[in-house]
Amino acid sequence: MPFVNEDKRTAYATELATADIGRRVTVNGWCARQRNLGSLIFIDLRDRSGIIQLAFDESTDRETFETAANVRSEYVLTASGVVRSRGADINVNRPTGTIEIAVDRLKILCKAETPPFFITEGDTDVRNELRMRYRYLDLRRPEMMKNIIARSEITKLVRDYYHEKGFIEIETPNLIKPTPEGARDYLVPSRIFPGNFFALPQSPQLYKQLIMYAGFDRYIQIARCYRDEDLRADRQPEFTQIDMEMSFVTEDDVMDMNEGLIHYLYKKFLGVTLPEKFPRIKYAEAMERFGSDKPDIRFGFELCNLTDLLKDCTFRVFEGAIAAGGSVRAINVKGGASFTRREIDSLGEVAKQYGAKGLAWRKKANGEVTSSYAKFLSDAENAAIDKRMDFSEGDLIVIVADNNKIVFDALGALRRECAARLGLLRPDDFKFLWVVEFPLFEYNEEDGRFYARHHPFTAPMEEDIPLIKTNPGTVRARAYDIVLNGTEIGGGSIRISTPDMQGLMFETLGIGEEEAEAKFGFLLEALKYGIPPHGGLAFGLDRLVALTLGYDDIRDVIAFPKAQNSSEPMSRCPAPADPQALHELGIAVINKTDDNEGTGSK
RNA sequence: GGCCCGGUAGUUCAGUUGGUUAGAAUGCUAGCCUGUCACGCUAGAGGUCACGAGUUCGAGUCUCGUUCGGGUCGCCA
Repeated sequence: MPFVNEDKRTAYATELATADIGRRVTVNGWCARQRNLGSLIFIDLRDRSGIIQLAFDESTDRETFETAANVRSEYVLTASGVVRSRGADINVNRPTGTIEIAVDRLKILCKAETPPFFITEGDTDVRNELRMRYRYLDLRRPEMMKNIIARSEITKLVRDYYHEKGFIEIETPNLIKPTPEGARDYLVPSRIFPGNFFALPQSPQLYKQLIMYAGFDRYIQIARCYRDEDLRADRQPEFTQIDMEMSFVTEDDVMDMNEGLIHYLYKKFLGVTLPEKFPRIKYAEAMERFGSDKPDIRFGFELCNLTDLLKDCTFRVFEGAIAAGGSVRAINVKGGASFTRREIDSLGEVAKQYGAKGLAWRKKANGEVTSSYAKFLSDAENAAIDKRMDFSEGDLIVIVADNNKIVFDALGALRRECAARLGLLRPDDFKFLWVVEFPLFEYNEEDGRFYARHHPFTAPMEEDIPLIKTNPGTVRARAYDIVLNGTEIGGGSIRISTPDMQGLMFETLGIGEEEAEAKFGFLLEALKYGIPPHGGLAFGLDRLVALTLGYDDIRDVIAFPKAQNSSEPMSRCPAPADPQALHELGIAVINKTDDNEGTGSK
């Protein structure tokens, strides 16, 4: 049926209220449910705002009633009528539960097949595969619609904030030079230069620095970024950054500015007033206390070093770790004594995922102490551990002994796992913090060289500059991450702003002059022409929105996300390219077999 | 690339030690029903047990492979 002027909506469903009783309105939307009582029909009409009940009475309007009788789930409707009270028959579960529209004009604008899953008002239990395959139906669910609309609102607030602060929004290119280090690039072949490729940006990093070189002083962009790496619940190959950069600043200025953004967002969007200052802790302290550079500080269970107490220990597991230069550390899981033997064993499995060979434990439940390790230690050693760990009723001590990386990784993960099992991870408890003074370099055992931990344009801390030549592993960076409830939601740094320092950086990373010239020549050249001190930060918008709304899967706030193998199950891509197109690009596909035709043909 | 979990009506699931015709709820279709709101009642239709091979007298169930989805380690400067 054609859509004509008098079919047009005069109100969204949930805009209607008791104040509108007696008013004639037109609504547009989908049939969420139809209830046929014989000579009365009720239809729940859903639009992006929510649901309003349409009422039809056979005795007063037979023709309209018969149209309503033919309506099925997900039919697209336009309905006109007068808003009236439901009297005593109200639905307390709905904002519009006291009113309904007595419809005298109903048009089926479009019929629909029965959808593969029901468009639920609340949580869905439909498996992911189907939701992704029919994402446009999944997005009809009020929950998803709410999330996507919330994302839009948050994005607008972000823009408002930075614009108020004098930031200039600048778009940077999406077809850029492939980057030599870091994550895998998505490549785009060039037709004009066969055999040559653009890369899709992993971030606008170099361009925003050049924007500072140019003198724009304050830049912001909501930037789409791409990384060809395996995805996770909090990681998509295609994601969005709130990217910002400032000139004539120190790291405190950048952190203050962005802390201000978070305050502004939480106030305006959630009505939540966050603590005035987020804690700022050093990387080394974060590792020491939480075993993680992105600690979740909603709960305790801090790490405790027991190495000094066990110097003369003869328990082979502890002894071996200490002798090899590692450490023995523990957490005290308050309330963890309630875990069963089986549950503690499964904690051991968690530890193993992070390279630990297992874990040692000791618990006190109902006055009874049980332990996996006590018999291997002296009474004095056991007593010393109990004292340092403040071991008391209801506690579970978990110990991991190994090299420091494994100990930190395993205990950091166990800390969070135990908190999750004890129900301590409340999604509406927002604990932000900054982690600062990251190491500038990271040594890679495999190829025996240093890599930039953040990126090779990060400035070292002034007092550590002399160490770059003597002991690079100890140099700290002017870098900072912002962490929310155990997830890194943003990070940035003060950048290098002289050619000499940039040269030293490349040298330390084992990038020769020739190589540096080939890869970053334009940047090195630009650095000669008057560069302001500058730095910035990028937030993961998807993560920020997800966590703010109480989700830990960013797919819940992305309209059309990728599946775990980076494919897109709805449109079925990636897909094989047209042979003619490949020919024009000068590309030959090798090892192509019948069962390797992308996701499209399966 | 490694490890783990899963795939049974449209959907969500159950399915015993390997045993005859694979069930439930919901959805769908039809009939009845004047105040429902997860309407109710009655009846009906609906299955390549993901795919392939193997073991077996016999496989939804056991084995192997493949595939799809999810988690995770590696990876993500």
